[in-house]
Amino acid sequence: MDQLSLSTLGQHLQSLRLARGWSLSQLAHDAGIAKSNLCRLEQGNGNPTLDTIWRLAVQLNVPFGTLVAPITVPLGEDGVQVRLIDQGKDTPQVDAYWMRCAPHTLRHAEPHSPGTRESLMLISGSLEAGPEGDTTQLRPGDTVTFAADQPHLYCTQEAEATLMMTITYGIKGDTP
Amino acid sequence: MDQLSLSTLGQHLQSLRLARGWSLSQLAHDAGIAKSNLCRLEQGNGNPTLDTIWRLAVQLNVPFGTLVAPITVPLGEDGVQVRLIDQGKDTPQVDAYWMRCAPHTLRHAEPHSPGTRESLMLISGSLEAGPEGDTTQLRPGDTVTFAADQPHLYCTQEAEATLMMTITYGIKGDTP
DNA sequence: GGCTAACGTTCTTTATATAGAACGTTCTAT
DNA sequence: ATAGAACGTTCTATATAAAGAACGTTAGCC
Repeated sequence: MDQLSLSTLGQHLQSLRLARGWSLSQLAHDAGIAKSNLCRLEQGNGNPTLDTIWRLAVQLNVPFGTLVAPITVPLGEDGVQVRLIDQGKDTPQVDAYWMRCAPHTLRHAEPHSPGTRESLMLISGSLEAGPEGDTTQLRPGDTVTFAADQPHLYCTQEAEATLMMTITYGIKGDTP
Repeated sequence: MDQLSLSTLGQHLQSLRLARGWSLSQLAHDAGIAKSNLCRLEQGNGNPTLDTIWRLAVQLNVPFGTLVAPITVPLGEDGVQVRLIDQGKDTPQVDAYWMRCAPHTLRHAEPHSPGTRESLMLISGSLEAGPEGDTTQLRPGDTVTFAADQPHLYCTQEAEATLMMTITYGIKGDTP
């Protein structure tokens, strides 16, 4: 998900419009944009303004990203996708992540600084995770917390896994 | 979701950038756009091009619509903000939320369907939460899981609280 | 045939989003 | 104290997105 493809936007726009049996002129009028503008967009040229995309999305009644989003979900090379949700401002420092592991993934993670702990909440799929040699099998809704200052791993089987994770960093000089 | 609000985009951009500890110049450079452009956007003026939004979304590593959609929904004006992060597709159904409670908030929640459970992970601040009469005091990094098919509450004192939450809905006919 | 209406396209003009330079400010270091 | 670097902001010039008019095409209809 690096490069923006203009043509896919055009294809999406056109297919959504035709699926509703609307003419180009009609949609342009209802959305409040010039039909020359919409024409250009459907042809794959053009770099619409947020306002334009918004009007079209509202008129077509599709969630915003649908017009642009590529069909396939991009994953990292190792089959793991991580997204930072939030960061705490207190001590201890807490980072909150959303994470997805592709099927048949085995990811080894290096130890974090002493005293660091991780907590997982499985949203969907199935996941085995924890310190090496002491892993836990998780099903949707399950949670687990373990010490992350030692080698640990995340492992999926047939199903992909989606989860939320918090990392609580150990305080310097506060190592048990 | 009718009117496009430019200022919310600016606020989202800025909060996402600050959450990562990045400077405006840095983000603009990494995203490949002029910092004057980003400055104007964060100020709430401006109607960015799809290309610009795309570059920012990629750099901030957030799904496309996140920058624009008013994902932060005030639940009443009781000082509680809730944001849907993800939804599971398995059984049991799991919803993942990000949540923020203002200082001096006492929120009573109605029971969910039988067998429903909630798990909380505190990111920052301090929070007391759980079934009424059996609450737990949480500090950053702490987690707690409790039955949510009974009245429960979330309560802050001097500090505001930021947390992640999963709700695991009870399966019909699977009530203990 | 000729007339009308709607379609999608391609012009021209205008508004404005973007890039880059210049600015004042706040640090740090010498 | 002075130089330097980085920050966020505000200029100016240019590229271009958007609007509206004009176009060729097709289809129906008297």
